Amino acid sequence: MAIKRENGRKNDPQRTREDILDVATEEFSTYGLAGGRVDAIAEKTRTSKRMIYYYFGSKEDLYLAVLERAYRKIRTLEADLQLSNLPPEQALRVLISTTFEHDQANPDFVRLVSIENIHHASHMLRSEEIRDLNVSVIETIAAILERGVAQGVFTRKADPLDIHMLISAFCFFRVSNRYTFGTIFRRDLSEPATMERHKTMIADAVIGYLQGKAG
Amino acid sequence: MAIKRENGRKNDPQRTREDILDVATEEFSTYGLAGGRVDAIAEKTRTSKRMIYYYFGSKEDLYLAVLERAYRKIRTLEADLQLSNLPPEQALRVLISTTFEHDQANPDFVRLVSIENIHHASHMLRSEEIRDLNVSVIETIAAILERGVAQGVFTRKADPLDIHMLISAFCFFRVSNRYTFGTIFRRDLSEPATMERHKTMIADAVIGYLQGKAG
DNA sequence: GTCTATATATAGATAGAC
DNA sequence: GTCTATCTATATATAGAC
Repeated sequence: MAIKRENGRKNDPQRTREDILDVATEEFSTYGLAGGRVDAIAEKTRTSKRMIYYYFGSKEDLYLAVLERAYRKIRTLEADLQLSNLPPEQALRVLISTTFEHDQANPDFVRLVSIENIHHASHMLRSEEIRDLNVSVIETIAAILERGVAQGVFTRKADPLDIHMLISAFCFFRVSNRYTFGTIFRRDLSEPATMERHKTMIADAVIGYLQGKAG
Repeated sequence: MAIKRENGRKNDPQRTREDILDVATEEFSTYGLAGGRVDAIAEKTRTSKRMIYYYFGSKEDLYLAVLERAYRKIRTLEADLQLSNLPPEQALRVLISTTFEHDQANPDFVRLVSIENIHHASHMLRSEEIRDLNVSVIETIAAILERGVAQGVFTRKADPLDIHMLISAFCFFRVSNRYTFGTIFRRDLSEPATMERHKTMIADAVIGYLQGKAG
């Protein structure tokens, strides 16, 4: 008895899901998990609150879906880099540049990770998908460091994970803490000149460290 | 008509306030501002919920009081350092060491700052006390860098605020992001050996940067 | 799959006695 | 200054028709 609509704009579950995730990403990223409101998400969606529970079951599961999608995006980004053909120092500079620009361009992602840390990464822990992630970056860095040491351009044998941390910390902090930092020091960290200076600084610091005397 | 108690454990407003702030610090630091519960704070306090509102007016104002007290603590710490008599490189290493150990020892503070960033630093903005803070660190770093350049041990003329950021970012990130980092890479960042390695690394990286070729 | 209306719980804030 | 009891708003989650 049900009449099926034949036009192109018929029910599109996949699109509805994506729409909800888009809105939820902004809501949670802005107000946090506890501070985010399902009602607010529903209002900004082209669908209803009922559908949110229909698709995602609960607020927490919706949040997890948001987090998973955010992480999925970076994996694709990093996998696309072709660094093995470049000289070690240049390869590292490209990788640092990419991380820097990614965090700068994706404050939502940075905020979601901050929020997840407030919650002791308990949701991430439930997600196999996220846990398996990011490991490839370490392998990429490890390969670059090995080549660099072999060629003699890097004199220090460093732990790839430590180097990843040194890079991530700076790129992430600039975005995650820009509000308190900006308030205390009255400086806008997103100004082009400041950004360029910072990007060069972290690259120089990392390269400089690897070219220092071996510990 | 009221009978005044004469024993030592009579009403002690100052102590009650501090008690509330202690408990509230842990609650907000653990669950965030939106996630923290006034009821939960009241239960863990030796006083009642009514008193929390009597002293602090609202949940948000209590949170601000917590934040202000947390920031007040560091100021004292940094002011106590006597760095002007040390050689520039050593002075910087002491400062970095101090920052590193402070963040490591005060995860509550780190979490409160993260939370405040989630809220766009809006509470901090209302507090003159906090806004005037931390500026002394920049002066300290500026003096060290000037001496270093004058003596020729630092070849690069760097912005003191940039250097502060390079140091803070690493020390802060290690603590703020330890849960997501630990989950993804299965490493405990608080192990003594790891801590020592990281502390040396960030110092070497900063010093190395300052001794690099001038931009 | 989608809607409106509603149940149910909970949390921030307050009343008012002592 | 301190207590117990309570008001009121709001938020997550669900019912049930279509």
